[in-house]
Amino acid sequence: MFEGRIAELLAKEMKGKGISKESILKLLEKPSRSELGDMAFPCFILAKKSRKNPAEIAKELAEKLNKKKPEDISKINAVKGYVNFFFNASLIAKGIIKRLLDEKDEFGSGKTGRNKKIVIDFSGPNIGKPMHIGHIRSTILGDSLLRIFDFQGYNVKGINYLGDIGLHIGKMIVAYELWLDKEALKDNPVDELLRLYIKFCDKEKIEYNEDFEEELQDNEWTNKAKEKLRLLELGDKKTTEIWHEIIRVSKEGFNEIYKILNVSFHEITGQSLFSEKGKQIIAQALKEGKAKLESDGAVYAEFQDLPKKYVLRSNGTASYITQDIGAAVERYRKYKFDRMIYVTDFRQEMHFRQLFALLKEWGYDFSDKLLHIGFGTINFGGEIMETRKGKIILLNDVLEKTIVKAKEEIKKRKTKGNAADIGVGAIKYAILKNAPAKDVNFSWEQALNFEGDSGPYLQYSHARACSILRKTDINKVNPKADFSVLDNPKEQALIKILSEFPETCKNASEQFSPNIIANYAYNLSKTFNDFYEACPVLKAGKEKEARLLLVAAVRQVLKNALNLLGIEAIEEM
RNA sequence: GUCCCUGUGGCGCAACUUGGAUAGCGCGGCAGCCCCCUAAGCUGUAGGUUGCAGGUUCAAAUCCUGCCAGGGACGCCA
Repeated sequence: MFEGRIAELLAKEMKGKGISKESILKLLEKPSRSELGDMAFPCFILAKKSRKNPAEIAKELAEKLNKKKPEDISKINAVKGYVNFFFNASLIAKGIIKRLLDEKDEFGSGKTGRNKKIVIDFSGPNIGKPMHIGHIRSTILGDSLLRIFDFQGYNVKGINYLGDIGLHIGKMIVAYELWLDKEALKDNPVDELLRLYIKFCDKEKIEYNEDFEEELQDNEWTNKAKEKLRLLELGDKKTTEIWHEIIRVSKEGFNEIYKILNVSFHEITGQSLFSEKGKQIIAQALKEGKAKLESDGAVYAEFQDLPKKYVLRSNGTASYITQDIGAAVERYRKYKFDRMIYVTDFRQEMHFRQLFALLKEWGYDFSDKLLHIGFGTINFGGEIMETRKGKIILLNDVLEKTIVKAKEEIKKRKTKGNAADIGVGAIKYAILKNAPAKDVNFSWEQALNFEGDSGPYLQYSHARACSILRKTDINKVNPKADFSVLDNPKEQALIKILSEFPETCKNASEQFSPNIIANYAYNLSKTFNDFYEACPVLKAGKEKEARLLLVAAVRQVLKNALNLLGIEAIEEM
């Protein structure tokens, strides 16, 4: 809002010098340090045009502008070729506080998504296998994106697309029939399924892999699994029953984790549901000559600049992409979305590029609305050995360990607070603060450190704001308090960062980057901690009312930001 | 080989979309602060030729080209 007015001021002043308001707007920037001002106009480009020293130009401009500055700009000065503008912080504070009191939980929200629908496909664990640390990124990232788009006014639909079919299911069924311990399944279903799975892998003499299956040729055990899978596709009654049982037990395990993580979906479906639809679409494409037939009966698609992709096996069974084709078409029919985002590991990028290209070539124009957000790997360094199952880090173990640590911290500090909220907050923040494309280096030391740049630090800041507000009756404070008494740099910094929240939310949605919100929340917390360290609130004199309102504003904005990250805003800890 | 991603103090990150002033922050190290709204906090200090080399520009961590390093994809696996 200020940019436009400042650009206008400058444009008026420099009339006839061949520089438009629009180009000024583009040049305006935020100074690198807040002491320099709130907005800056670099004069270097003018220096070139008029062949004058930029410092001189800036000085002249500042002098002239100072004479006609409006009341919401408190100071204009020139430094090293920049014209720096200082906003009237008390007016900004007044505006922000008013908006905050009006909008509350809605403060920071936007309207860019009005009348638009967005579908987000995330989490997607494999039936029969436990969720491991790698799944958490899709789950947490997808959930946060959902919240961020919701905040921008989009109609959002979260879909959990379960891996309920494939070779791993065949393996699971074989193991289930041979070695199931019914008691163990009752007591600890997730562990029992994992035990069965690992036992099967031992027989096959391959290593357990949480994401995909090695298809061994002529391996006795692999063949047994393939046979089960075939029986399942034929609709064999007993096999189907076991399959359903495995799905039921697995889902229960997932639901426990989703409950702890506070993540929910609008739709939960299995891949198996879309095999038939996918096959129909492929048959149609074949008929139209858009898909090609291999001599052995396999079907594939070819592209200009991508490797060819098999979409149907020679034995006629569906593969991963067959189901993805079916699912995409079905979802578009069902939701008529403006955008659909797949949140998966970046290693699937080629798969999605092929999927999107293929749909487009086959005449499904909605493929332009599809987007793959690929995120980096979570690395464990040398810490893999610490878990009880060897090479896998189970999500359950991570959550458990972090929550235990949170309990210890609470005990040590003799404070209150929900250990689960703190532990989960720590994990979520540790993952979300990284830009999606980056790998995350997981270390227990860092995950369990609740100090500094961490989830609990944000929660603590929120709790401190709540604590101050608890000791007074904020409703009795006049919202039109005199903000001009807030002249401390720490106060001004706080006002400024509060005012940046709406823009930050919009940015995060445009860039599909929850880490932008995470960074903002951290900076806000840091600024707030600096502030209350330097400025007493309850014991303040004439500043008390204005400071209390600032604290209330921090509480609200931090709460809203944490909500976008899916992190609980704790009131006392 | 082709394509994709990443490279910023010992470690973990930010700033790159939209080029701008002295490259911010956390952990760890060292030195401090609980008479005082919660010490999960705060202050000070040491630590950097932003992987390398060119180019564009008044100005490059940011844009372009090439190279180097790490990771990944290129299955009738998912």
